[in-house]
Formats: sequence, structure tokens, C-alpha cells
Amino acid sequence: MLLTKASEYALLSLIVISKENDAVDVETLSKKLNISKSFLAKILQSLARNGILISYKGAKGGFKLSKKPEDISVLEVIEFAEKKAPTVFECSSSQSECKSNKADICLIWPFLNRLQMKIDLFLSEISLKDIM
Amino acid sequence: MLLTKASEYALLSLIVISKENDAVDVETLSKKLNISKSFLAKILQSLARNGILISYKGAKGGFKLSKKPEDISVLEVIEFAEKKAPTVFECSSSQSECKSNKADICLIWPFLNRLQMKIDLFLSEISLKDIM
DNA sequence: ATATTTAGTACAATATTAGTCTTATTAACA
DNA sequence: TGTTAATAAGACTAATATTGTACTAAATAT
Repeated sequence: MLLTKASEYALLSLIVISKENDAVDVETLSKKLNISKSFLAKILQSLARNGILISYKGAKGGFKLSKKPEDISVLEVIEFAEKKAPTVFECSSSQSECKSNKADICLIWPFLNRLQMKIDLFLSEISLKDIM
Repeated sequence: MLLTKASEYALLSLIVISKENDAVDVETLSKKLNISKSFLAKILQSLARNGILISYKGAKGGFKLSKKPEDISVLEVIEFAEKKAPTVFECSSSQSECKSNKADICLIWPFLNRLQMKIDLFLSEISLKDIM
């Protein structure tokens, strides 16, 4: 599977957050989406560390979008939720990831890389606003 | 990751097999590709069960392609190697896979499905011959 | 001050991936 | 016909990744 639940939860959360004026706290989100609070907190914290969300600590705290939905690409959301870029296969983004010392004669790499680039393009061109 | 080593091994093996006139045995393949013999055997057996390879038991046995490389799609190889279709996310191929009873109002499904269809199209249109 | 909320980290449960091993079956060929 | 080489199938194990929990610390609104 290209994506895990971390990406699903991140995208669904961002959609909810984008519709609110006030900061949304994890408790509220986890109940609305019916998912684990601690797990969701970790994901949102990663999005905040990476500049997609702004976090407010303390009473009445929570999370807000740091920029407009049209300026947030789905690719960046996925990368920060998963803490790594979504990949077709371990080497598909770069031949340098190949461990087999036969990278230069690998017959399947060009195909893997073509698919990877298609996916990267698709995910980078689509914004949070587009999927709403 | 969209694909696992099973797909990698399957594709690399099929390329080697397609270049030989005689049946190729697992021992030879596993040494040439430097991978586990038993694991590779399981993958090739699955490809044989599903009509991509023909297997010959006994001395001088091994595996041959059952059809021409141009008639074998990469998608079918992956499906039989992995024993399931490659998916973007659990629900991306069909909304009916959604467990959350909110499938009808899910805002991310259309996006997931669009990516899934792009990948399916790419993988089904490319043949073993194309990647060689 | 205190209740609320995020930050961070360590831990645990579960699922998936990768690989191993064993036994049965089949076929070549001496 | 017996021996050897090979696939078939499935149970088992090991390693890794995913998903979720728990707890403590830090910040802040009221």
C-alpha cells in the first residue's frame, strides 16, 4: 500500500481544520473522525513541526492551518504524516538507493522510476483545496 | 511502498527466463539474482499457478514463459507475485472497502481513486517486453 | 493556581514482509 | 528400476513496519 492510515488521518484532519475559524484540538478531532487521540496527536505534531499547521498550547489551544488550502499540496501532507515520501519501491526515486551493486544494468529501474515520477507529479499538483 | 520484493524478484526472474530457450530452474535463478531460493520458489510457483509461467518438474525441470513477453502485463505479474493487486490505500480501488460507514461522504476517496486508476492504467498498459 | 492542551518519548500490540524448512510429487536417465 | 534433480505446497519463523497507548513536561487562558 502506497499510503498508510497516517496520511488518511492527516488529510481528513486538515479538511476539518480548514473549515473552522478557531483552532481545533486533538480531542475534538479524534472524536469527530473516530480515531485514536494519541496517534492523531503525533501526526498533527509532525504537520505542525513542518509548517503545515500552527499549534496553540494550553486551554483553548489546538491546531490551525498555517496557509491557505490551495497552497498546501497533498504530497507535502503525506510526506510529513508518514515522515517519508510515498514510494513505489525502495529504489524508485533514485537509483542511488539500489543496494545490489548492479544499479547500472538494472532492467526494471527505468520502469519503476517512471511510475514514481507520475505519482510524484500527481500528488504535488493536487492541493488540499482541490480534494475538498 | 506500493511494491514489495516479491514483485521485484518476479520481474527480474521473468526477464532472465524470457532470454533463455530452455526451462530455468530456481537454483540457477536465485544464484544469478542473488536471492533466497525458497522465497523465490514460492513466487515462481504462484506465477505458474496463474498461467504466466509453465513449470516442469524433475531433472532438467524449471520454468518457461507461457506466453510472449509482449502479452504479459506488468500488472498481472505484480498481482500474482504479491497475491493481491497493488493499491494506493485500502479503499482506493473500491469505495465498498470502506469500513467507516461514511463512505458516501468521504472527501478523500475521489482523490485516492483517481490516483489508483492512473497507476492501474500505467501498469496494465506496460508489458514485460516494454521494460526489457 | 488550575485546568486545558500541545510536545515528546518510550513502550506495546498487531500486521506485513521476507525468508526457512519439510514433505510430497514428478521426471530424466543410467 | 532406482537414484537424482527438480517443482509443489504449506507450515513455520524472523524481521520490520504500522498502529496505538501511556506518561511526563511545558505552555497558556481564565
